[in-house]
Amino acid sequence: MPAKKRPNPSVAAAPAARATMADVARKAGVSKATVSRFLNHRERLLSKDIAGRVELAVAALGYRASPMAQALKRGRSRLIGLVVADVTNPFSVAVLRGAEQACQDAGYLLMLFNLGNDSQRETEAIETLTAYQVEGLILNTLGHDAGAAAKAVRHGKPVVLVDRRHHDMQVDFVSLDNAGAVQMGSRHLLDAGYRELLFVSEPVKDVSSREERKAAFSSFISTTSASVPNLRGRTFESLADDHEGALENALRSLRQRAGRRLAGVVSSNAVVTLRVVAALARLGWRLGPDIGLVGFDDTEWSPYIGPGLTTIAQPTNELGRIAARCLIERLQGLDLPPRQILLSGRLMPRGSSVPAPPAA
Amino acid sequence: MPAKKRPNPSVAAAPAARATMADVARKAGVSKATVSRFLNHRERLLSKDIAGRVELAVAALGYRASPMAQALKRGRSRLIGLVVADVTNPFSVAVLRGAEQACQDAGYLLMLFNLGNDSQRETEAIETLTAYQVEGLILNTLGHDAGAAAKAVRHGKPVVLVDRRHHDMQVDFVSLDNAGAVQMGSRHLLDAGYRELLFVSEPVKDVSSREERKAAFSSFISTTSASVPNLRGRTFESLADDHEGALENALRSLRQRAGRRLAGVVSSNAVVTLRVVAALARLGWRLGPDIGLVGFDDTEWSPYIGPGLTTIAQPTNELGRIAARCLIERLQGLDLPPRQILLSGRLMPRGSSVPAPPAA
DNA sequence: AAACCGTATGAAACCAGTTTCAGCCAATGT
DNA sequence: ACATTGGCTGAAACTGGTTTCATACGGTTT
Repeated sequence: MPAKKRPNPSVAAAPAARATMADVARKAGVSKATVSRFLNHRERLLSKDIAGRVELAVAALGYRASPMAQALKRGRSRLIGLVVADVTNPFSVAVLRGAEQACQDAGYLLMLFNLGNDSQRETEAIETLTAYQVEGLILNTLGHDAGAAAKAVRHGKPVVLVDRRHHDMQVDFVSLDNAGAVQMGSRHLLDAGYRELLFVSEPVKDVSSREERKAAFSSFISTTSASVPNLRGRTFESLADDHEGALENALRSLRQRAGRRLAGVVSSNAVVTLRVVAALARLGWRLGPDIGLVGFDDTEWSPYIGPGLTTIAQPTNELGRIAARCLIERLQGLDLPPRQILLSGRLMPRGSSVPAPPAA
Repeated sequence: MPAKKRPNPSVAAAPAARATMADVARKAGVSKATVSRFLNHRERLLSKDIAGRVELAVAALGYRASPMAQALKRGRSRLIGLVVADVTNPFSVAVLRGAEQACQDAGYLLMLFNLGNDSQRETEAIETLTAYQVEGLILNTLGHDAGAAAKAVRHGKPVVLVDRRHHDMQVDFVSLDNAGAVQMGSRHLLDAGYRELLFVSEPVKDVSSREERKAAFSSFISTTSASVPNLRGRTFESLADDHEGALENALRSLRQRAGRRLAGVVSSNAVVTLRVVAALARLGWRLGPDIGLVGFDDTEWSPYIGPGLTTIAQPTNELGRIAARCLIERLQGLDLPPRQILLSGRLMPRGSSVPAPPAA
């Protein structure tokens, strides 16, 4: 006797497989087509009688359609790929949250790929994700190689870039208004009395947001020093493994240059801010009086470092949400030229940009 | 003339669809079966000649197999589901990183589902993930309802629990040695001279790790107060939206109870630690001299809050890695009774547990 | 009563792979 | 010389859905 397809359930210590559409059809005494119609077009095409039978069978078996099979046939997977440069960066996490929210609301599921700051894996990430038939991609990547992304676009997959743009890719782009934010932060230091400024960033090369921020800083200095003659500014790139104490040296020479003027630092993201804070701790300098600091990214811990860190808060959740929305609009057929959506940052003034301790 | 299946590529402004296995087969002049064999068993079954032709065709078309179709037929998707209570919690992110690493190495892809601390969605998460044919689940969830997870287990899907256990589920469990860690932290405060202790946690109900930590704290107090008569301890549950300043009140009465003894706080995770720090800032109390603090989770910012936060570092990456490894072992057929893997925490002593500022 | 029409349903093809099974052919054994 | 063996290969079935196409049926219309 040939083995039955489904072993006797009473004997089945083996895992009971999920119910399939054929099971439902059999149980309801109808065809698969009918079950499919019931599920997709609701009962508009079916007679009350049959619809009822199918509904019952579905409920009895706890049937849920396999998204895999659906994706295969329909070509649509209800999946959106999110490539993140580094989950360790609070910015990325916040974007993730926002995007997740929006996707959820629209019935999509996010598939996350984290690069761990390894730009080599960008191509791999995009290809893997597209292989899984994601319908679109949200990218917050290092941008070393636009090739894979460009291919995805050519294959008709919508792509949205967050925070980091590829100049040669014409797709939606969502980001902080970096120029404005840098300007705001620098201006704030200036107004607080700091005159010798240093912009500290991770290596700028190939990362558009870093480039933009650095450029905006330089531009701010050259523009403003016309009216504020003793204003000076330089930039510094900080590496993750700073064995040499390069950052500390940079800070030392910053104060040296400052002389009797006040020295201040603009740091380009939370990771760098923490490095600066660590260096200052090693130097034994006080935030605010000894050196001013304004950092990108307002984290939950910012208020409690030293006298409180003055930060430029990015609307991170919004960025993620908007990115996802843009993507979903495209998926729903919106045909517009690529958009650039820039959101403003918000200055959170705290003690690290106050030169004189308030008189007791 | 009937429309061809693939429109003339020179005319195709439409997105060129990804190459399919049939395309490769046609191009190589072989059957799909042969292509499949080439890809899966490498060329062990094929003649040099044919293998070469297929290889060429694959390369020429840039062919990559569709994981969806593979999953459908094989029942294996190379996908592992990770359900995380809250991506905002640095602990979760660290676990995510560790798990990701291990999965990557083993050729699996992580599918992330974030609950955003909403336990209602736990069932939804698990069902969605299993619908996508994930081969196994790593759960770090609120544990309100073990039903969905139990169902997954019955369906033969391996499950690994991280940090939070379901007592009625017999599966692998990976976690910090909570009892030991609490003991270590409390003992440290005691040794530093603190005598009136307060354990601050998020609501304990239904979250095993919180329950364990709280219980361990109470147990430490009652055990140790035998030999240290003036040792006292209480516990407090802190809510996310503490309009009433309940936490501040708890801290005030803590110091009141302490009288001339030193008061210290053990906080049960990074989120709570930050709340305590915030409350202390509002109260204007200094960490260390005015009140001791030992917190779970060693974050990058811990050293820079006030005099530095003394923390209990969890081997978070390890936890994630090990969880993933356990799961993968099960997927590869390992048949062992459920394991419990407890990793030790490490105390990172810093200023927040030093009562007297070091004499200058 | 025959022709007509629209709706409800099922059979079968299809998505992109894997796997079984059978066939072919060359090499070997007797 | 002929049966046997074994390695390669392709046709076809199968995974779990969706969709097209054909058909049966009930009710009008002429």
